[in-house]
Amino acid sequence: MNVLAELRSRFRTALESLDATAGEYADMVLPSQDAKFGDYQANCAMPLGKRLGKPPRDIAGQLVEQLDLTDLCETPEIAGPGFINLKLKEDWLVSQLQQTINDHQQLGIIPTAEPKTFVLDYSSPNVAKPMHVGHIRSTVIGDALCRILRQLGHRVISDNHIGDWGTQFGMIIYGYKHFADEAALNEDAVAELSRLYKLVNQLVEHHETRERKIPEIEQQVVELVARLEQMHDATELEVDKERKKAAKQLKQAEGNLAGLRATLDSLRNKVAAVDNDPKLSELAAAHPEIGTAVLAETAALHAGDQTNQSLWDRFLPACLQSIDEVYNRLGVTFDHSLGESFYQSRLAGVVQDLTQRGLARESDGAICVFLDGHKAPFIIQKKDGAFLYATTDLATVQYRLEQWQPDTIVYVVDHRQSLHFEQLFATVRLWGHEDVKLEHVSFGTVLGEDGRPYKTRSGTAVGLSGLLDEAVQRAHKIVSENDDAREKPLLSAEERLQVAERIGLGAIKYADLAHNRTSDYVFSYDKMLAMNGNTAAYMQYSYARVRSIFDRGEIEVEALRAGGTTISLDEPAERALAVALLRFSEALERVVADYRPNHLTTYLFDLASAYSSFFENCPVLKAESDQLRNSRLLLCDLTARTIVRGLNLLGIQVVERM
RNA sequence: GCCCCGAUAGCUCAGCUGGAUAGAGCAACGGACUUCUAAUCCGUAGGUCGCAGGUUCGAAUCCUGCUCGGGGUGCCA
Repeated sequence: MNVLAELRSRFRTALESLDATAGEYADMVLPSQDAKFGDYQANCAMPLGKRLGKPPRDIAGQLVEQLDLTDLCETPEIAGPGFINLKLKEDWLVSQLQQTINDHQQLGIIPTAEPKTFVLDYSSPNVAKPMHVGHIRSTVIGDALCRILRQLGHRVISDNHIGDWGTQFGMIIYGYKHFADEAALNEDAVAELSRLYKLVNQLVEHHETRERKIPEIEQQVVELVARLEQMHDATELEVDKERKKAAKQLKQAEGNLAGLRATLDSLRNKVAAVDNDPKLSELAAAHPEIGTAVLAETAALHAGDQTNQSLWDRFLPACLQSIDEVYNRLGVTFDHSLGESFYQSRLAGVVQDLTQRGLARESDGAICVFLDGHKAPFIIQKKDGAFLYATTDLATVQYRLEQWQPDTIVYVVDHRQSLHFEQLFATVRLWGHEDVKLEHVSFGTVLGEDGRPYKTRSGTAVGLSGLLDEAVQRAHKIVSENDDAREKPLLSAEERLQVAERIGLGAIKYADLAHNRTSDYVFSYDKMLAMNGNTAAYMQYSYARVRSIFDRGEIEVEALRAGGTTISLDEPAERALAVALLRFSEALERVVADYRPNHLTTYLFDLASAYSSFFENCPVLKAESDQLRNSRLLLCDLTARTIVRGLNLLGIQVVERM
């Protein structure tokens, strides 16, 4: 049962009987901020009173008279300026829980009244380079959204838009042609390809930095220094305001200058690192045009060059397999993995169609879509004829519309690409696709404990598998130490390994999901593996503690569920737990409303807290009577099942003992 | 320059379309283990919600300006 939805629906009826257009205020029924105000509160009397020109408390009174809540709630109370406080009836709570006990499929979750079709685009790694920390958020958030939408009864098509056709592959091809070690390639193709990619990328960067970036910044420094000279003169200004402004600009310019010089230093160090390495500097000298050569290899691939195509055919399976290994470990699956290459044949048609419709035109040799409110155009074909990810994304939208007729396409991609998606969406609209909803579900950067993007000491991105290994290893240490500290250890060596895997992976996923996706978050093993606070480990521990009661008491769960015991909620901790259990649906709806899985983690944490309180205050196996014992066991059972279901919807597994 | 996002307790973060005295966890302090997993629980302390105005019955939340930080910004993805 979605309690909130039910209450809103009852309020809607009452509101409309007061004023035909007042139904919208039903959304102002909310969970109470403070338990002392009851379980839910309605704040609609204030704005409605204002609109009708009547005292809000009178409106509240009329509303309460109109409301039909007798089955659900105690008599509503009017407080303050016109808040209506609602407290759920105990017998209603009991009846709802009672229904949930044998509802294995839905566990009380109400399927949506209006199922929609979603295409979910997430993860989207590049085949050439190993997955790194940056991919984790898209993968984990996307997977959770996929599971939750499905649980609510929506049709979801998950599609991994793999980057298998871009410049990175040109790098691999170039690397293969010039630097390949055939023996290594046969031994471990992915490792060798990754080495080639890194090498070529480094050389390209090297030339790019030396020949373009550094001179550019040097030029900027010169200009800025010149401007600073003039600004010093400006401090003689008479007028206070202007002098203040000039001082501020001076300060900013000085800051900019320092920043530029720091950038310059780091770039020069990078160049020097290659120059000082005899092997690398030799390679760099031998491949002065590597940047354009790589683009040429990419262009040749796109143009159907036989050699490059066959290299692509040869290398791709191994790349995909290594990606799949990560997904298998994470338990993430996709309905489709239609990479960029899949859309190759449609790209020319997309450009042609947009051009013919007069939506795109040539500018400086490139084909561009110019959009209102955007200074920069959306470039769909480069002057050298190559297509871009803008083109592929347009073709992808077209294909998805044809193939699946979705109501919504969701892109789980980091926030740095928001401009791209703004332009993409605007272009899709111009193209005539008005009906489909397009959502960029963006998320922030994963930071290190120093507050800067999470990188290795050498400055490269942290590899994803290493990250998972580290978390699992730390989890194993914690699990072992804890178990060893017991009088009689619970876990076999094998069990410890399995538990560590689930706790470690769960920690990473949960930490990611528990943060509001739009903000950056600081990656910390210690925090994510903590037993206190809003972590996977705490949730898993809560679950294991519930299960231990069933073990200890040798309880047959099926018999218990079929036993027909009436749940009683006399203790405040029991009642609080019951209310928490019934809010599961509500939490899932909130997740879906704005694609924020952290609403579910918050819910689960609140549920686990309510359970802890209950566990502390209400003896279960030693309850005063069999009736009470069974009632509490049922509450335990429902808690355990809700935690499992909730964690599973986040892609996290539980353990029976830890 | 322009555009987007952010700033909440010492630290890491919540805060649902404006609601009652702004909440967690960590760290600090004080309690609770002959007890169903103490990897826990309970309590205390800690905040001019970046700054200044405005909108209104009511603002962390909406509007304007400012400060600071991050990101993006014509042929990478």
